[in-house]
Amino acid sequence: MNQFVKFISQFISLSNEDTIALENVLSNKSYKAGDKIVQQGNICNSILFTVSGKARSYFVNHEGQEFTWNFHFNDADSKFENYFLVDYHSFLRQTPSHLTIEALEDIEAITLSYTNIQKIVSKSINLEKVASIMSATAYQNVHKRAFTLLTSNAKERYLQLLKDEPYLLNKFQHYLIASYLGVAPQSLSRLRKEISKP
Amino acid sequence: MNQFVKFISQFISLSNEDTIALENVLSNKSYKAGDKIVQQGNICNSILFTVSGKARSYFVNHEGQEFTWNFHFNDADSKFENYFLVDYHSFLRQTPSHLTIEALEDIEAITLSYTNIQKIVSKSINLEKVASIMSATAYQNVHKRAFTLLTSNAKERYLQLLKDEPYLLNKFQHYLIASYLGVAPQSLSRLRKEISKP
DNA sequence: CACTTTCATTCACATTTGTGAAGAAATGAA
DNA sequence: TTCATTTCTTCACAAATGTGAATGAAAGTG
Repeated sequence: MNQFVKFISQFISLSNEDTIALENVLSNKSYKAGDKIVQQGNICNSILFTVSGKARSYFVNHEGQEFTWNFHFNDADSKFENYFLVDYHSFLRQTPSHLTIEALEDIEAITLSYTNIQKIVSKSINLEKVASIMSATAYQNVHKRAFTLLTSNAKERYLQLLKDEPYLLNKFQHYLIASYLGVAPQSLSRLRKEISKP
Repeated sequence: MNQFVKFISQFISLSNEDTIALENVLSNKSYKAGDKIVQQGNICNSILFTVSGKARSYFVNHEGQEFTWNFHFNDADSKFENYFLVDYHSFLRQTPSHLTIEALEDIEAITLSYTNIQKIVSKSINLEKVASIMSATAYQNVHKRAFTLLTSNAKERYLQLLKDEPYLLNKFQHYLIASYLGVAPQSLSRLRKEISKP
């Protein structure tokens, strides 16, 4: 069974017709390490479900600095949002993306385009829940992110990462983690030292 | 005409039936300055549209510190989100609120309950757009908030506020603005001094 | 009006975080 | 393996931000 369909069926019950309708609009896509899967400024017109490989999403400010928004991969540790290669904001509103998503390794993915999701949503009421779950999740995550950034300092943010998603430290380079936390790599290093031996 | 209906009809075209259906489920509610309109930990079960008065939403961390999430008021300067007294996250998912919303002045508001919105949404497809616009807007705002906090320092955040919503400085006390920006009141004061005479 | 309370500002100093440079460690390529 | 490249850590110092106390301005109250 298609991995994406399997994933979705954890959250909503799909009839046979739904499953078939869904599978019919899905296709496979692969990217090479270094490829830009989504480009800042372009409209993100499909949702990609990661099957294998790692990616990261980030934005670049006017000075050219990169800020990691999230990490993308598919394994036992993955959270909902980690599976998807998409700028929700851009996808849902069909506006230019703020994010760039870059393959850190070769990527295998399953793709569902904006036009295709429209088709199946209009046919099958059940599938509306997919979009609803995804946007609710996206909202929840971004809310938590804003909350954390507003209320916590660098050390607290790192401790929260250690608690909530410690596996990221093994999967991704520390300078990417640092930019995810909103600190300089050297500062992250200092925090790690400080915390390891109190 | 009901102010809330008027507001909504800027965004979606309401048939006469829709308008009547909507007006039937709306009611007026007032609060005294200091009242808690939404309480952190409680489920937020209605959307309130501000007619007059000012409020702010904030969360309190484990140490009792307050962080201002947003400001709420209705006048020429108001942005979409400023009109509404609601924790979207709590409202949409019917989960405990992260926010407390407190009346800073006496408040007149129009209320639309969760159960009532369900009723009219099922009757009138058109009104589905209300929820969709509101949640998309909420998402957009929280996204921008997270983005700004991740990528900008205190000075840049203050300059952005000066650019995007300078009227807040006249409407709300500076220590509240400071907590909205995520800085100490003294630091905001220092930034203001620094920026006023370069 | 005088009195009290709240808020904004300022200052000195502490703490946190950033920065550039250097070297150590890890990784990848031949 | 060896060599080159990348990443991580460490350090010294700089810049940004927090903190507590003091002051004065503004607003509210009688």
